[in-house]
Amino acid sequence: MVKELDEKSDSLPDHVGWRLWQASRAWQAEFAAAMRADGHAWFTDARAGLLGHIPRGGTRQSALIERSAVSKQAVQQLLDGLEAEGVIERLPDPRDGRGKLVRYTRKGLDALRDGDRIKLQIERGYIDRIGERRFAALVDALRALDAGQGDLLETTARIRGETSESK
Amino acid sequence: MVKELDEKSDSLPDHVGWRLWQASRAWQAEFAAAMRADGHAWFTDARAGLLGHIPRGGTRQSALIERSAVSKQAVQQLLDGLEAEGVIERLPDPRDGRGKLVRYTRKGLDALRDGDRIKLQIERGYIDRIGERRFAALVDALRALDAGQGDLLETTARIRGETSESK
DNA sequence: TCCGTATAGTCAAGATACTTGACGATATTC
DNA sequence: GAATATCGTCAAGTATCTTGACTATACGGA
Repeated sequence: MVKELDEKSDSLPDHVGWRLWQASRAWQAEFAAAMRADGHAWFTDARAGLLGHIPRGGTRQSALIERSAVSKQAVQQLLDGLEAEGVIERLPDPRDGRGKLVRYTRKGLDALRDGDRIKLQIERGYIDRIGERRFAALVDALRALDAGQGDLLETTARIRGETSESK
Repeated sequence: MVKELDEKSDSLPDHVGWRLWQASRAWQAEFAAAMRADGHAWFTDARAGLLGHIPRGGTRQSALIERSAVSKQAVQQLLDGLEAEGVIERLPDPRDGRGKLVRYTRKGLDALRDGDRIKLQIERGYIDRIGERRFAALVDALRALDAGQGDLLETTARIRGETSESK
């Protein structure tokens, strides 16, 4: 139980990226645990990442592909899983024979509702921990950061190599 | 190119967790791209997550396992990869015949140095985007959040189910 | 109207990053 | 010394992503 070397003092990271990563992981772990405790056993981080891009009113699968920062095949596989779990369903798009509409099932909407509640609970916990002022500053800074950036999509699209140079 | 439905207006997420996640992903994507551009082709997010827990002076593999929020087998596999890449090396622990010491090779230390530089560049970019004041508030809030929490490890350890109830 | 091309989605195969389970070797404790 | 715990490894399986190849539908002219 005795720490023989005080490695804590030896340059473990403390920069924005690391902090953001830790904070993000902590939030996700807390949220996912609460969701599963609420009976949504199908909930995973990867699925959450995708669901975040599906508005309550539904969307086209192709729109989803544009927004999320992964390949269309990845989106498809995640949707396959969510569909199998009964969280979302896919319908043919009446306006485009090629397209599919993705929308929530009752089960999915229930999960969203629970998610909203949990989200607020976590926020309350954060405010308790760091104070309302700091919390507001945090959100403000994150929003500014997001707005100031061409956002993740461009970056990843660029990295991935412009599927179609629609110049 | 015409947006037929204005889905933007339909409840896409805007809460701390989502913002943190997006910000974290953006940071990592930027960092990883810069690292690879600098010749560290072996660099991946998962490896970065582990390296962040290895102090420059090295550490015991078991200490690494305690700190990182994944299973010991995952840590091992990541170390296997890093060792194969020549980034770290493992030596027997002279003080405990069971243990192994993990430390950086020259190549690893070079990568850390480059990483530090890139990290500062990214920070500079952030400050340009949102201003020094907001940036300071961001870091301050993240630090407070981290300090206020029993941190990620307890949570994940609890979730995973207490390998050994060392009561 | 028909043809070329772009777009939406699917199928298949493989890589990476994890997981749990089982195990051998060394320490520790009594 | 013997029971027990810890450290690391080996093996096998799962989730999440990737690239490549393909089908079906839509669209924009000649």
